[in-house]
Amino acid sequence: MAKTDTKTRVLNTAERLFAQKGFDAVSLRNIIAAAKVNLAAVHYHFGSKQALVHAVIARRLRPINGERLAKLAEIRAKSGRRPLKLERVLDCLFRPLFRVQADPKAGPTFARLVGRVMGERNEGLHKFMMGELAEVIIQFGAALEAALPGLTKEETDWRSHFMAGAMAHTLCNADLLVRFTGTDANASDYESTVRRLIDFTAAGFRAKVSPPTRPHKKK
Amino acid sequence: MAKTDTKTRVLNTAERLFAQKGFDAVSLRNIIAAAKVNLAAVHYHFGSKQALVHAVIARRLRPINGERLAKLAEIRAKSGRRPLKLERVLDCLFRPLFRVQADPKAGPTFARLVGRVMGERNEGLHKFMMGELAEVIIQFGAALEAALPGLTKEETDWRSHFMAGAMAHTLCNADLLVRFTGTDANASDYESTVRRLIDFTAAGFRAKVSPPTRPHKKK
DNA sequence: ATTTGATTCAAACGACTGTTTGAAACAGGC
DNA sequence: GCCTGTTTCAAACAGTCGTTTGAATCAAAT
Repeated sequence: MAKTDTKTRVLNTAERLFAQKGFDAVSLRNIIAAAKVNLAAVHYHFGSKQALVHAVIARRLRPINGERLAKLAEIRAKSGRRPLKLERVLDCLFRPLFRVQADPKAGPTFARLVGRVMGERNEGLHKFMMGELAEVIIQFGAALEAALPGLTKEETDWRSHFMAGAMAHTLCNADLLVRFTGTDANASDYESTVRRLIDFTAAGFRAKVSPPTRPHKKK
Repeated sequence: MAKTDTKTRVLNTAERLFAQKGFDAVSLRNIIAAAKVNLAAVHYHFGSKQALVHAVIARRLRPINGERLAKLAEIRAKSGRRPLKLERVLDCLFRPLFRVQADPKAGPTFARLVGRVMGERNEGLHKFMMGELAEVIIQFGAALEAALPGLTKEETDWRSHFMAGAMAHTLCNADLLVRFTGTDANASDYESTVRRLIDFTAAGFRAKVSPPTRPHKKK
């Protein structure tokens, strides 16, 4: 088989370096040197650095989001008239993403990249991500509300946000988790990560809402 | 009173710009232009850009961490032989940080900056942050374990990590929360944020641990 | 072999970057 | 006023940056 084509080499290398060091810290020259291609190839194939960033993200995220939505549609079809089970909804959201982490080719680099993107405030990228995630937000938002009928939309949205943070942080720091938590490598497969994250976030979603004026120790 | 001294002006401006755009995307010339100081002043007062970054973070984070540890020591003293209450521990951790958000001077910029730092993978910065957070991690780690006697250290550590993610994401995106969650501005004070975050994370910490091999729908 | 479009190339443009340097200005003590 | 240390200044260094350009090379069809 022929060696990887130029475009793919740029994408793979950019993905790795962006994940390692961040979008702004990695220049096109860093990428082309590592990918052994010509600088102008980036502009030929992608048009700009910004467009390269979007392409790097989209090529992985689209299939993941597609799978998320398909899984959600599936559990919806199977549940019929019964309410959706929260853990199932969360599983549909987390699993496709964390499974990428287990892929030896993409592995830790893409997961970390997604985690990083979620904290990014670059306007162009933010707008792009909102576009990519629009349908997921709508569908999973509705599914979470359906799975949590006793919770107001406002509380559901806040807790969705906390959940997103927990998920992003986990993606971003997958390699640190082993060291930090003292977890041994065998136990650290993505299945157990998904399970743990579901345990934590499902409980969080179901938490009793505290009254607004919370008494606290006054110093 | 005399106008703000050069050093402080640099710190304030850097804080604001770093929070807005990130560390790598903001150059020293961006900072000095906005602060109306001379480029060499940065090197005179701080030595390097990296050192400026550290200084920006440390000047706010140190007092916050100091307050966290003091609050923790206080609730420890008050609880005597009784076990620490989880919500109290979490309050000690979150409140000092989220209260900065309510400060009209520092306000959203520092909170966002801390949120951003927590996802940062720059080696120098990461090492610096580990140093700044070492005592907090040790003390709160122990406190959480004491507050959750039925949970293994491994699970506590995983859940601590999820909690950190939820906290960071909330800090990083405070301004988006209003828009995203549909929360009206009045309800969006830091007290309610802290309360909500405690509700969610406390429940997550207390969640029942699922058995390792979780049956799931196989496609 | 020629034509055509696709792809890659090296050089260049116009900017920007963090760091350094020696001089000038400032501020306080004597 | 002089001395000393502190602080600010403008210029410069040696790079680096994303984008552009016209030419060369490649590849496929005729």
